[in-house]
Amino acid sequence: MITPAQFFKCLSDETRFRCVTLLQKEGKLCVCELTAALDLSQPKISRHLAPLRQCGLLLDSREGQWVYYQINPKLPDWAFPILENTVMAADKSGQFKNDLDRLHNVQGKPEAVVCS
Amino acid sequence: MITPAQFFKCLSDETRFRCVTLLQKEGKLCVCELTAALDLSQPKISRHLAPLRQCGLLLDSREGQWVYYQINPKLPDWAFPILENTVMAADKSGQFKNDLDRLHNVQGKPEAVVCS
DNA sequence: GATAAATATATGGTTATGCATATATTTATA
DNA sequence: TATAAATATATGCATAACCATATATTTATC
Repeated sequence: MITPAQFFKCLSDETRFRCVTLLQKEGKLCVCELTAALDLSQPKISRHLAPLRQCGLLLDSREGQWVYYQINPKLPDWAFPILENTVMAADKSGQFKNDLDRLHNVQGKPEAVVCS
Repeated sequence: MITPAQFFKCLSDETRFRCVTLLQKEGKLCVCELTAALDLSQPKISRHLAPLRQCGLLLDSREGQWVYYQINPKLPDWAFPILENTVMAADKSGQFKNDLDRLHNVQGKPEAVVCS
């Protein structure tokens, strides 16, 4: 079971913070969507997703050639209100806008030319 | 102004997490009270308080030979609900009990034999 | 074979920690 | 009141562990 300090460590890196808040807001995204939204290299995104998955903060599920990530719905109870406040924090601090814009511009889902 | 990721980094270390949650719960504590409550070395506590002070998460104020720390009341708005949820997280995850016990056992404030 | 994702490896940078020491303040004593 | 001792806190330095990142490569799926 994840401890609060471990949980906060997940959010303590800019890249991981952006991934988690985007996932909290959007529900389910594949790696290539995250890569496009954050405008970062694929290995970098993958690297950061791995520990989030390993500590149980995120779940992954493969659909064909895509691997989707989402917030683990079985997190401890205390985690969810923090995640909700975190999304608000990201909104208020203006950290979301660009990521969401990039995400929605390439929208049409992976089927569109998101990941090339 | 502190960013969300910086803020979470402050809470990502066990020692800092315990300091911050204790301060959020108790209001104002001097270094020797924190040292007694967490049962850790004084330099270790001081070392962790320093970055919390420098990034503006904590305020310090000297009173005689004691230096008191408290949560900075001028944090950005988004920070406070997170701190409140954080205290609840600490409660639910059972991380508080021992620290509070030790704190209150030596209570009587620094004037008592807290720091020898 | 092309695309999506993960991993191996190397590297530079940060972080935590212990121990010793410095500084500030208070208390005790002559 | 000057001096010495004790207490509270902060910091310099050394070391070890960890972390973020880049590039190259591998694995999986279609």
